Amino acid sequence: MLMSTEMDLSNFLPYLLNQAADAQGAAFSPSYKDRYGMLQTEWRILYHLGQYGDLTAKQICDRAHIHKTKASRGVSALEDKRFVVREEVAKDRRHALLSLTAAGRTAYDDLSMAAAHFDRKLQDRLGGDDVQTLKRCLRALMKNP
Amino acid sequence: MLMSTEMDLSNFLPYLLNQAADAQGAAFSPSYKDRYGMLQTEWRILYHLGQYGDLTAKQICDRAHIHKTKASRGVSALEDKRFVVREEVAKDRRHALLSLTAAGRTAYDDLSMAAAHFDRKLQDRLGGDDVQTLKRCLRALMKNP
DNA sequence: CAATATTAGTTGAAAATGTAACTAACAAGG
DNA sequence: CCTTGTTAGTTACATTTTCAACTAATATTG
Repeated sequence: MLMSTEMDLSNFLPYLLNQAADAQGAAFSPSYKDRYGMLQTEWRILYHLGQYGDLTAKQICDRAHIHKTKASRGVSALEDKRFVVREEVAKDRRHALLSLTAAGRTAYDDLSMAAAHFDRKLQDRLGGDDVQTLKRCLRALMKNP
Repeated sequence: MLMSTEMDLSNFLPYLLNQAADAQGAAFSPSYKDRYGMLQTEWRILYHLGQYGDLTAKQICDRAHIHKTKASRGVSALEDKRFVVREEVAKDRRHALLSLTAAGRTAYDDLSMAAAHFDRKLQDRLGGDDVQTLKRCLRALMKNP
């Protein structure tokens, strides 16, 4: 039945990537969802601010590959939660520099710790060598040809 | 700035998986989207029917890890496109066996070929050994602990 | 410096997804 | 049989995402 030109879907990389990403994403999401009511985009924005310091929405979009509308709504949600404040840049008033509040910093510390812990468990499960290779491949696949 | 308990997001596996899956998914999606107006779920259902023969919606859900509401809507969409027909099973009228029409088969042949081609290019890009390891890891990560 | 183009970010409507409640068919225990 | 439970699948509704159009600020160009 299987012709040579066909392929097993369970071997199709986009499919495997998607399934693995879904499974692991679902496994981690309770950390930010249950405890802080955040969506993935919000967690990602929080993370970028916590790790790289104050950024504009545009910078976050570029770094995290988040679309500007998603980012805009994510930032608003984080403001509503009092995790982020925005400050206009005098030099160019189109931008607004985003920074974490004390509460935002606390949430960031907590979640980045949880993330590190989650990642460590995964490393243990897969083994160090494989994880090295895996991450190298994933990084290559992130940037499309 | 970076404390030992923190971690670089660009090293966080769920993040890497997500980005890689998004990038590769976006790279392949035009194949089914532009030419057949299908969504990812529809393509996945079509694929399962083409590859494994007639199945019920439930069987597809289980194999492809698609939620039943998503599958229900995907099947309806494929029926509207005249790619799939459903036939009641006399023995148990809760199930309906789904099968491809001739047009559905044609689309399947076309797309599975495109998928094979896409995958081959990725393999070339990453190298055979890495792809072996990558797929093994992804399969392990699909099934959550 | 006026006209036009870009850029950052927002907003509204449409599409898609997720959740929960529902129907219809079958199964099992009494 | 007849309640109760389970299963396959659908539908309604809320949430989220996407797309396109928009505003406001700056940059560019003639």
